[in-house]
Amino acid sequence: MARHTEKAPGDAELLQGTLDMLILKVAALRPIHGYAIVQRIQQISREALQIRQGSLYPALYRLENQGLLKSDWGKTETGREAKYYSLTKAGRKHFEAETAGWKRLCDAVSLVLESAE
Amino acid sequence: MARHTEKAPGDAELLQGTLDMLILKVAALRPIHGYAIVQRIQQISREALQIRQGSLYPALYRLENQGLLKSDWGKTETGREAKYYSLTKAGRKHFEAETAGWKRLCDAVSLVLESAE
DNA sequence: CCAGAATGCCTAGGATGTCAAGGTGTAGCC
DNA sequence: GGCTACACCTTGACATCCTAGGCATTCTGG
Repeated sequence: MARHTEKAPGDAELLQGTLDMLILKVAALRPIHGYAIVQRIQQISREALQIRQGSLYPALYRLENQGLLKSDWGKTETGREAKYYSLTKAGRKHFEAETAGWKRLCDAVSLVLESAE
Repeated sequence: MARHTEKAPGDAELLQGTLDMLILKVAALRPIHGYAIVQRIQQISREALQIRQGSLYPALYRLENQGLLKSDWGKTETGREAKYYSLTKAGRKHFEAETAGWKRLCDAVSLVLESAE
Protein backbone atom coordinates (compact mmCIF):
# COMPACT_ATOMS: atom_id res chain seq x y z
CA MET A 1 0.00 0.00 0.00
CA ALA A 2 0.94 3.59 -0.01
CA ARG A 3 2.46 3.16 -3.41
CA HIS A 4 4.08 6.47 -4.10
CA THR A 5 3.21 6.19 -7.76
CA GLU A 6 -0.11 7.65 -6.86
CA LYS A 7 -0.68 10.92 -8.53
CA ALA A 8 -3.20 13.36 -7.24
CA PRO A 9 -4.94 15.55 -9.79
CA GLY A 10 -3.24 18.88 -10.10
CA ASP A 11 -0.10 17.43 -8.69
CA ALA A 12 2.70 19.75 -9.54
CA GLU A 13 5.28 18.51 -11.96
CA LEU A 14 8.79 19.71 -12.02
CA LEU A 15 9.77 22.63 -14.11
CA GLN A 16 12.50 22.15 -16.58
CA GLY A 17 15.85 23.08 -15.18
CA THR A 18 14.78 22.67 -11.60
CA LEU A 19 15.78 19.07 -11.34
CA ASP A 20 19.48 19.64 -11.81
CA MET A 21 19.51 22.17 -9.05
CA LEU A 22 17.72 19.90 -6.62
CA ILE A 23 20.04 17.03 -7.35
CA LEU A 24 23.08 19.20 -6.85
CA LYS A 25 21.67 20.38 -3.57
CA VAL A 26 21.14 16.97 -2.00
CA ALA A 27 24.44 15.73 -3.36
CA ALA A 28 26.13 18.73 -1.79
CA LEU A 29 25.10 17.67 1.68
CA ARG A 30 26.87 14.37 1.37
CA PRO A 31 27.54 11.71 -1.26
CA ILE A 32 24.33 9.99 -2.10
CA HIS A 33 23.08 7.41 -4.58
CA GLY A 34 20.32 7.77 -7.11
CA TYR A 35 17.60 5.84 -5.44
CA ALA A 36 18.09 7.78 -2.25
CA ILE A 37 18.02 11.12 -4.03
CA VAL A 38 14.44 10.51 -5.03
CA GLN A 39 13.41 9.66 -1.50
CA ARG A 40 15.34 12.50 0.03
CA ILE A 41 13.84 15.19 -2.13
CA GLN A 42 10.42 13.74 -1.66
CA GLN A 43 10.83 13.65 2.06
CA ILE A 44 12.30 17.11 2.47
CA SER A 45 9.68 18.69 0.27
CA ARG A 46 6.94 16.86 2.15
CA GLU A 47 5.90 14.80 -0.84
CA ALA A 48 5.36 17.93 -2.90
CA LEU A 49 8.12 17.06 -5.32
CA GLN A 50 8.06 13.76 -7.12
CA ILE A 51 11.00 12.65 -9.18
CA ARG A 52 10.78 9.69 -11.55
CA GLN A 53 13.73 7.50 -12.17
CA GLY A 54 13.25 8.10 -15.86
CA SER A 55 14.04 11.74 -15.20
CA LEU A 56 16.65 11.18 -12.56
CA TYR A 57 19.20 8.97 -14.24
CA PRO A 58 19.48 10.92 -17.45
CA ALA A 59 19.95 14.01 -15.33
CA LEU A 60 22.64 12.29 -13.34
CA TYR A 61 24.60 11.35 -16.45
CA ARG A 62 24.16 14.81 -17.82
CA LEU A 63 25.57 16.36 -14.69
CA GLU A 64 28.44 13.92 -14.51
CA ASN A 65 29.19 14.51 -18.16
CA GLN A 66 29.35 18.21 -17.55
CA GLY A 67 31.83 17.63 -14.78
CA LEU A 68 29.52 18.85 -12.07
CA LEU A 69 29.13 15.52 -10.35
CA LYS A 70 31.49 12.64 -9.81
CA SER A 71 30.52 9.12 -8.87
CA ASP A 72 32.01 6.27 -6.90
CA TRP A 73 30.67 2.82 -6.29
CA GLY A 74 30.10 1.96 -2.69
CA LYS A 75 27.93 0.03 -0.32
CA THR A 76 24.67 1.16 1.19
CA GLU A 77 23.70 0.58 4.78
CA THR A 78 21.73 -2.40 3.60
CA GLY A 79 24.78 -3.89 2.00
CA ARG A 80 23.95 -3.21 -1.59
CA GLU A 81 26.11 -1.87 -4.37
CA ALA A 82 25.22 1.67 -5.23
CA LYS A 83 26.74 4.54 -7.12
CA TYR A 84 27.42 7.48 -4.88
CA TYR A 85 27.37 10.93 -6.39
CA SER A 86 29.09 13.97 -4.99
CA LEU A 87 29.80 17.47 -6.18
CA THR A 88 32.95 18.54 -7.91
CA LYS A 89 34.35 21.99 -7.42
CA ALA A 90 32.76 23.06 -10.67
CA GLY A 91 29.54 21.53 -9.44
CA ARG A 92 29.56 23.65 -6.36
CA LYS A 93 30.13 26.75 -8.37
CA HIS A 94 27.45 25.84 -10.84
CA PHE A 95 25.05 25.11 -8.06
CA GLU A 96 25.45 28.54 -6.59
CA ALA A 97 24.89 30.12 -9.97
CA GLU A 98 21.76 28.05 -10.48
CA THR A 99 20.44 28.96 -7.09
CA ALA A 100 20.99 32.62 -7.72
CA GLY A 101 19.24 32.31 -11.05
CA TRP A 102 16.33 30.52 -9.46
CA LYS A 103 15.91 33.24 -6.87
CA ARG A 104 16.04 35.91 -9.53
CA LEU A 105 13.41 34.08 -11.49
CA CYS A 106 11.20 33.61 -8.47
CA ASP A 107 11.37 37.27 -7.65
CA ALA A 108 10.71 38.30 -11.22
CA VAL A 109 7.71 36.03 -11.54
CA SER A 110 6.38 37.24 -8.22
CA LEU A 111 6.69 40.79 -9.43
CA VAL A 112 4.56 40.01 -12.43
CA LEU A 113 2.05 37.92 -10.55
CA GLU A 114 1.53 40.58 -7.96
CA SER A 115 1.42 43.45 -10.36
CA ALA A 116 -1.78 45.40 -10.66
CA GLU A 117 -2.74 48.10 -13.07
CA MET B 1 31.77 21.55 -25.16
CA ALA B 2 29.38 23.47 -27.25
CA ARG B 3 26.92 23.62 -24.48
CA HIS B 4 24.25 25.28 -26.42
CA THR B 5 22.55 26.64 -23.33
CA GLU B 6 25.20 29.26 -23.15
CA LYS B 7 23.64 32.25 -21.56
CA ALA B 8 25.00 35.63 -20.94
CA PRO B 9 25.53 36.36 -17.28
CA GLY B 10 22.51 38.01 -15.79
CA ASP B 11 20.27 36.85 -18.55
CA ALA B 12 17.55 34.75 -16.99
CA GLU B 13 15.77 32.23 -19.11
CA LEU B 14 12.27 31.12 -18.51
CA LEU B 15 11.43 27.80 -17.05
CA GLN B 16 9.05 25.67 -18.97
CA GLY B 17 5.50 26.14 -17.85
CA THR B 18 6.06 29.59 -16.50
CA LEU B 19 5.30 31.37 -19.71
CA ASP B 20 1.65 30.42 -19.87
CA MET B 21 1.08 31.71 -16.39
CA LEU B 22 2.72 35.02 -17.11
CA ILE B 23 0.72 35.51 -20.27
CA LEU B 24 -2.51 34.73 -18.49
CA LYS B 25 -1.60 37.22 -15.81
CA VAL B 26 -1.01 40.19 -18.07
CA ALA B 27 -4.02 39.30 -20.18
CA ALA B 28 -6.10 39.19 -17.03
CA LEU B 29 -5.43 42.83 -16.28
CA ARG B 30 -6.90 43.93 -19.57
CA PRO B 31 -7.05 42.75 -23.18
CA ILE B 32 -3.66 43.04 -24.72
CA HIS B 33 -1.94 42.11 -27.95
CA GLY B 34 1.08 39.92 -28.41
CA TYR B 35 3.71 42.51 -29.07
CA ALA B 36 2.68 44.41 -25.96
CA ILE B 37 2.74 41.30 -23.80
CA VAL B 38 6.45 40.97 -24.36
CA GLN B 39 7.10 44.56 -23.42
CA ARG B 40 4.79 44.47 -20.42
CA ILE B 41 6.36 41.44 -18.84
CA GLN B 42 9.80 42.77 -19.50
CA GLN B 43 8.93 46.08 -17.96
CA ILE B 44 7.16 44.77 -14.88
CA SER B 45 9.94 42.31 -14.13
CA ARG B 46 12.54 45.03 -14.59
CA GLU B 47 14.08 43.40 -17.62
CA ALA B 48 14.65 40.18 -15.71
CA LEU B 49 12.25 38.25 -17.89
CA GLN B 50 12.79 38.14 -21.62
CA ILE B 51 10.22 36.59 -23.88
CA ARG B 52 10.92 35.91 -27.55
CA GLN B 53 8.24 36.12 -30.13
CA GLY B 54 9.12 32.61 -31.16
CA SER B 55 8.04 31.49 -27.73
CA LEU B 56 5.15 33.85 -27.38
CA TYR B 57 3.02 33.12 -30.40
CA PRO B 58 3.01 29.35 -30.10
CA ALA B 59 2.03 29.83 -26.48
CA LEU B 60 -0.75 32.18 -27.48
CA TYR B 61 -2.21 29.69 -29.93
CA ARG B 62 -1.90 26.94 -27.44
CA LEU B 63 -3.79 28.91 -24.83
CA GLU B 64 -6.46 29.95 -27.26
CA ASN B 65 -6.82 26.40 -28.46
CA GLN B 66 -7.33 25.24 -24.93
CA GLY B 67 -10.07 27.77 -24.51
CA LEU B 68 -8.21 29.78 -21.93
CA LEU B 69 -7.79 32.86 -24.07
CA LYS B 70 -9.96 34.48 -26.66
CA SER B 71 -8.88 36.99 -29.25
CA ASP B 72 -10.43 39.94 -31.03
CA TRP B 73 -8.97 42.19 -33.63
CA GLY B 74 -8.75 45.81 -32.71
CA LYS B 75 -6.73 48.93 -33.11
CA THR B 76 -3.77 50.00 -31.07
CA GLU B 77 -3.18 53.52 -29.84
CA THR B 78 -0.87 53.98 -32.76
CA GLY B 79 -3.65 53.10 -35.16
CA ARG B 80 -2.46 49.62 -36.10
CA GLU B 81 -4.36 46.39 -36.43
CA ALA B 82 -3.63 44.06 -33.58
CA LYS B 83 -5.07 40.93 -32.05
CA TYR B 84 -6.21 41.51 -28.51
CA TYR B 85 -6.20 38.59 -26.16
CA SER B 86 -8.30 38.31 -23.03
CA LEU B 87 -9.10 35.59 -20.55
CA THR B 88 -12.10 33.35 -20.76
CA LYS B 89 -13.81 32.10 -17.66
CA ALA B 90 -11.91 28.84 -17.96
CA GLY B 91 -8.74 30.87 -18.38
CA ARG B 92 -9.32 32.64 -15.12
CA LYS B 93 -9.85 29.39 -13.32
CA HIS B 94 -6.82 27.83 -14.93
CA PHE B 95 -4.73 30.81 -14.04
CA GLU B 96 -5.58 30.52 -10.40
CA ALA B 97 -4.72 26.84 -10.42
CA GLU B 98 -1.41 27.57 -12.11
CA THR B 99 -0.59 30.27 -9.63
CA ALA B 100 -1.33 27.98 -6.73
CA GLY B 101 0.84 25.30 -8.29
CA TRP B 102 3.64 27.74 -8.82
CA LYS B 103 3.56 28.82 -5.19
CA ARG B 104 3.55 25.24 -4.03
CA LEU B 105 6.52 24.52 -6.23
CA CYS B 106 8.37 27.59 -5.01
CA ASP B 107 7.85 26.60 -1.42
CA ALA B 108 8.85 23.02 -2.05
CA VAL B 109 12.01 24.00 -3.85
CA SER B 110 12.85 26.48 -1.14
CA LEU B 111 12.43 23.78 1.43
CA VAL B 112 14.94 21.62 -0.33
CA LEU B 113 17.36 24.42 -1.04
CA GLU B 114 17.37 25.55 2.55
CA SER B 115 17.56 22.10 4.03
CA ALA B 116 20.62 21.19 6.01
CA GLU B 117 21.72 17.93 7.49
C1' DC C 1 12.11 -22.90 -0.86
C1' DC C 2 9.88 -20.01 -3.65
C1' DA C 3 7.04 -15.71 -4.75
C1' DG C 4 6.80 -11.16 -4.28
C1' DA C 5 8.08 -6.78 -2.61
C1' DA C 6 11.62 -3.45 -1.93
C1' DT C 7 16.03 -1.78 -3.29
C1' DG C 8 19.05 -0.19 -6.85
C1' DC C 9 20.56 0.50 -11.62
C1' DC C 10 19.49 1.63 -16.58
C1' DT C 11 17.24 2.52 -21.44
C1' DA C 12 14.04 3.58 -25.33
C1' DG C 13 10.38 6.36 -27.29
C1' DG C 14 7.50 9.99 -27.45
C1' DA C 15 5.49 14.48 -26.04
C1' DT C 16 6.15 19.16 -24.83
C1' DG C 17 7.95 23.72 -24.74
C1' DT C 18 11.48 26.99 -25.81
C1' DC C 19 14.66 29.23 -28.78
C1' DA C 20 16.98 30.97 -32.98
C1' DA C 21 16.13 32.62 -37.18
C1' DG C 22 13.72 33.61 -40.47
C1' DG C 23 9.33 36.01 -43.16
C1' DT C 24 5.27 39.51 -44.10
C1' DG C 25 3.40 44.18 -44.06
C1' DT C 26 2.47 49.06 -42.34
C1' DA C 27 3.51 53.56 -40.34
C1' DG C 28 6.57 57.31 -39.18
C1' DC C 29 10.87 59.89 -39.44
C1' DC C 30 15.08 61.98 -41.42
C1' DG D 1 14.31 56.60 -50.57
C1' DG D 2 15.90 54.07 -46.63
C1' DC D 3 15.69 53.10 -41.80
C1' DT D 4 13.54 52.02 -37.55
C1' DA D 5 9.67 50.61 -34.78
C1' DC D 6 5.46 48.19 -34.64
C1' DA D 7 2.76 43.90 -35.13
C1' DC D 8 1.84 39.51 -36.94
C1' DC D 9 3.37 34.52 -38.01
C1' DT D 10 6.19 30.04 -39.22
C1' DT D 11 9.76 26.64 -39.34
C1' DG D 12 13.26 23.62 -37.49
C1' DA D 13 16.26 22.22 -33.99
C1' DC D 14 17.03 20.71 -29.42
C1' DA D 15 16.95 19.94 -24.44
C1' DT D 16 14.26 18.11 -20.94
C1' DC D 17 10.90 15.41 -18.98
C1' DC D 18 7.61 11.44 -18.59
C1' DT D 19 5.74 6.80 -19.55
C1' DA D 20 6.89 2.37 -19.49
C1' DG D 21 9.44 -0.81 -19.59
C1' DG D 22 13.98 -4.22 -18.28
C1' DC D 23 17.72 -6.27 -15.20
C1' DA D 24 19.82 -7.77 -10.76
C1' DT D 25 20.02 -8.28 -5.80
C1' DT D 26 18.30 -8.82 -1.03
C1' DC D 27 14.75 -9.56 2.41
C1' DT D 28 10.40 -11.45 3.98
C1' DG D 29 6.31 -14.59 4.56
C1' DG D 30 3.84 -18.58 3.68
